[in-house]
Amino acid sequence: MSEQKNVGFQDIRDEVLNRIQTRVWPQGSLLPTEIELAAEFGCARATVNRALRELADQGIVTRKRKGGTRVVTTPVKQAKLPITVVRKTIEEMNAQYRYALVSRTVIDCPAWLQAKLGLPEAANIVHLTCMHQADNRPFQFEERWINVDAVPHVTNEDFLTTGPNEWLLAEVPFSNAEIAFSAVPATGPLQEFLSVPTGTPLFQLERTTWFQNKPVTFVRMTFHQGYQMRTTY
Amino acid sequence: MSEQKNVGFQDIRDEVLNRIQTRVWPQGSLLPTEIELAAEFGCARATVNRALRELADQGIVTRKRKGGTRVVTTPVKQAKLPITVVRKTIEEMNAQYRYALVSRTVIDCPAWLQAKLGLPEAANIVHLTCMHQADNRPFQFEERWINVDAVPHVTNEDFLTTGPNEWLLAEVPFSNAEIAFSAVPATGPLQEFLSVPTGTPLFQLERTTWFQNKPVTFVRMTFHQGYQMRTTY
DNA sequence: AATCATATTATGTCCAGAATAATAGGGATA
DNA sequence: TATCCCTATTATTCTGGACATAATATGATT
Repeated sequence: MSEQKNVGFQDIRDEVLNRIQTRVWPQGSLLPTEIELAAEFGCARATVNRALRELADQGIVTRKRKGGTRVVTTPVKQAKLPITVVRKTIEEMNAQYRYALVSRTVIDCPAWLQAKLGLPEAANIVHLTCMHQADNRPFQFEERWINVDAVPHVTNEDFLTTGPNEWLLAEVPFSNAEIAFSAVPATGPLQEFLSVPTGTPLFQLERTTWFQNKPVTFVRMTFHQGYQMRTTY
Repeated sequence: MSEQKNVGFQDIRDEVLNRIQTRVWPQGSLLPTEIELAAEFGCARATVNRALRELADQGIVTRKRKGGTRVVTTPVKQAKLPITVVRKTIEEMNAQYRYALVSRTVIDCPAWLQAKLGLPEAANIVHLTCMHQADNRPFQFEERWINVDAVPHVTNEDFLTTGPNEWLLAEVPFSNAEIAFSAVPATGPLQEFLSVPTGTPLFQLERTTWFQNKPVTFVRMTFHQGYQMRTTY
């Protein structure tokens, strides 16, 4: 009987990956051509192509026309960390989320921010500070600057019940961003709002966001003492 | 004359993305079917499929059989941060890289590490501490534990000239990992090797690595004062 | 020896057709 | 009303073919 099981592109992808991991095809070596692999697996070349393209997307192999498909020598792993709103982070911990607006002012864009956003001239900025609490304990202190020019009706929003985080995500859903992580000492409002002694090491995330090459917002999020940001690859 | 330019899948992807960004197809709405889109763009359905699949991979839309293709309501951005060896990080800054082994011992696996790696029983561990310098200034202090069972000939390696980072990458190139970022105070060897006062906030990266479900290594990398890890999305 | 044109080759992209799998929605049934 | 089942719809995947494109190798010319 022995039914010939049809191979899918996933089977091919997995088998090729396996051969790479077990050094059948060692690092830096050239794989057989798509035609040869298609013959071996008994499928169309397009199927092999699909499989190899996925491996190329993952950075396992590199492909060049005429050059063939090659196992990369030093794979560059990419840790993917999902950027989500604080509320969800807290809710996923099964903790009670609470948001509070601390201050809201409209200001002229300070010089340092103008440089950071790449703004050619002075602009109106909505400046916000807010607190996010988990089970009534400080979780994250957020300081945010929003470019009024990019999101005009931000001036109508009071941010009393919804954080700027979520508001902007709904308003400007598809944007680009630059992110920087660092460790900073607790000073001024940080130590106050996060209830820690002066100088306590705190995890901080700064993010500048653009939409269609127009600067939208800069945010500085500082987390409670001992916070760990986790991910896998 | 007006030559009809052939549309590629990239054109379709870009056009669809554009319509989503400009709210022609607002968040949560249902896109036309592949057949309809193929008719509109004058191409085969496979081409539309390729385009939509890419958008789905990017998390812009979700696709379900029968359910159709839908614009996601709250796009979950994924910041991709390339994990590379310290040497390359430093060399990309056009700084001189210098590596030094601080200590190397073979120990029985301590209980906390056994738990972290999920090891069922006691095991041999190679414990290393090393320093990475950029232009003769402290850059990163690395403390590493390697599971001898997973990489037996680690016992033959003295790590005098090559860091365990690079050695392992060549040895176990395709692995999975869990990563945690945090801010810690400088204490003990940290303040000493990184030349900072006690309690200075330092950026720290912890990583546990598996290969084929076998724990390989745990590493704690602590960076110099003021270090920022950067990425985009 | 150096340069240029040409042929070769492997991947990239596309097409039209078909079979498959999941599921939403409607209708029949309890 | 609630539950189950059928069916139409839609995305998913594969096929086998075709042409396009980029990089390399080869050969001819200078």
